Amino acid sequence: MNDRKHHVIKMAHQLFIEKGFQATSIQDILDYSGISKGTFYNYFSSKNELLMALFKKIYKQLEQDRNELLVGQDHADINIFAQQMELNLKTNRTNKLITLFEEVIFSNDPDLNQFIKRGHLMMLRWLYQRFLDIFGEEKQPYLLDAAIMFLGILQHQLKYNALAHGGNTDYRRIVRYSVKRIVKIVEEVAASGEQLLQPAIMEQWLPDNSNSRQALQRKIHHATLQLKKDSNHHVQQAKYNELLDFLQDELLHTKHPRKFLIGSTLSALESGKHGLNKDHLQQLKMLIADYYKVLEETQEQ
Amino acid sequence: MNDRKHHVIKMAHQLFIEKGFQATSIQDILDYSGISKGTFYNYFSSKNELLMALFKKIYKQLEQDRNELLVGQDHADINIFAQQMELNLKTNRTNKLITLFEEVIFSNDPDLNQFIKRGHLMMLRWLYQRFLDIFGEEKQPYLLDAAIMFLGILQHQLKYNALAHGGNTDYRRIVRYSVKRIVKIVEEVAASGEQLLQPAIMEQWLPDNSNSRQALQRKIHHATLQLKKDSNHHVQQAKYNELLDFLQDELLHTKHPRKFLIGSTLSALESGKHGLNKDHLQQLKMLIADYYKVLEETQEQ
DNA sequence: TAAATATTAGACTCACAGTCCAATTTATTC
DNA sequence: GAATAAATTGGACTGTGAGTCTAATATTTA
Repeated sequence: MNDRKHHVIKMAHQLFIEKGFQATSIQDILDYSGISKGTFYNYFSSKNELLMALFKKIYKQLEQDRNELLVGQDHADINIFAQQMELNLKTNRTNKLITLFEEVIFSNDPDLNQFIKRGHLMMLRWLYQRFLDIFGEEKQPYLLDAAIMFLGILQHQLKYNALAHGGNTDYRRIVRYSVKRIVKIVEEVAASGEQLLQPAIMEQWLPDNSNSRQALQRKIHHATLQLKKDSNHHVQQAKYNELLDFLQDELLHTKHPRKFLIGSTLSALESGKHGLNKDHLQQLKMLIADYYKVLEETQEQ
Repeated sequence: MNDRKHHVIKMAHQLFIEKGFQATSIQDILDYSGISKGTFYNYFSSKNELLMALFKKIYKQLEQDRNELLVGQDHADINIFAQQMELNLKTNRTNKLITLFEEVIFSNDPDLNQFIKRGHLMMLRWLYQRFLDIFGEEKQPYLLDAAIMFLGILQHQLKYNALAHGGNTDYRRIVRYSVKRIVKIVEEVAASGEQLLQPAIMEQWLPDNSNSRQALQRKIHHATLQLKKDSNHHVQQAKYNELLDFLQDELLHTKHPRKFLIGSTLSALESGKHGLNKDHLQQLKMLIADYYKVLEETQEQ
């Protein structure tokens, strides 16, 4: 995507924040970003498409920031999760995302509707997977329901708290409150055994695309965890852990992971007699190769 | 409101259900309902205003049906509440209300926005008051939060269950599920003492208008309850209860309560030596007078 | 430098909301 | 039942904004 196009998106975003999406005409965008109508329609086939490009851009950033919070942290730590949610809300606020979303929550444009639905589902899946990290596999059957309820509680509380407190809503407080509730709900619902939706349905909603960037990141994370376990009580455990941490950090939280560093780290892990489990290490290497492939494909666009 | 106007609303509603609100042009409505543009703008100042009239009509009906479910029932019975919620959802479905709402959840028309916001708040207040009936005064500080969370859980579960099951979503099941959750949540949140919003804030949101029809209905209900308590162990308790039940039914659940019946019932209650508490009876009579005033005002429109 | 490509400005079409008004129909009053 | 008042009609007219198209101009690439 070229610079000019980016610039248009940026300017349009400013206008959307100022006067709302619907109230901003294409002419406004042309004037404000200094391009001609012809160029605009060369970039985007409609205002809706511009909006989608904007959403994509913001969410890409959000996903990255959100993952950074997980670096070297315990994925099961619910406080990290709470921080991620807060980040989410902050992004929403600074970008006026909620309002923008609401303005187009139902439009006549099937593409846009599809896009938004997909966005919601991706959020839901992310929540579900984080809940798996946090509550563990044994709660799995209840975690899609829980993700749905969590979203409902959080969003409704946000809405009415914003109504009560205006711009200075205490996000932190609302997130903590909602998290506490959902913890109890998961407990309770697991005890009662009631379920509304089976998590498996998500694969129908979002065809898994098991080689997606996200999926690979998860797999790499788990492979690393496995290797760390393998090295337990090993004489060089500390060294291995350090190497593995570095590997993960460089891979998952850098825009352009440096291949040579990854390569040398991997050889370091392979060296040493009585080293790590060969199969597991091999698996990790293959995942990393796949990950590179995906990265390159994404970069091309 | 004249018949013709009603007819237009009805035809427009059909069009909205078929092709959606936004996709229906005013010209469509004119053609379909066989009136001229001039007349349309004589009735409504815009398509939005027509929509508001439609919402009002539907909700008036809903409120009535909803109240009928309470006739002679224990207000604290949570099953009645569940039935009311189911009714709510059924109305939503047959009228495609949810979709209609979503289409205009954020518009450029401040009037419409205001109207919708008010609708949401009225729903919330109703829920809160029902929760007061059900969970009792001692849980009061947590019941606004609970109403918000209940709405969030229910609406989100509905949304994703509809996605999973299409048109044949089992409303009953989802309502029961959500009700069970909220019961536990209220328990838990009361135990922990955590509160986000104080119920008092609702008076800022919806200036109370303490003589509104709804408010009076509640007061009458409570006054009747009080009188029933007074007559406890009284020799004629059964007769008094019957009279009071009749009074309430005729007053609150009939379109045009028959004054002479109310009058004679009241005298019957007043007669009998060692009768009911005079003050409480007097209070009820005044409430009934107020109620009549409001009814007449409403009728005029 | 020539050819390919991107960009421009603005005229044009189309659809729809909303205004206005003179002519006609329908309802009300005496 | 005639006179008056009120409601309704139909269509012309204005305005706005989306989206198309094109000939002219500028920029990039080979």
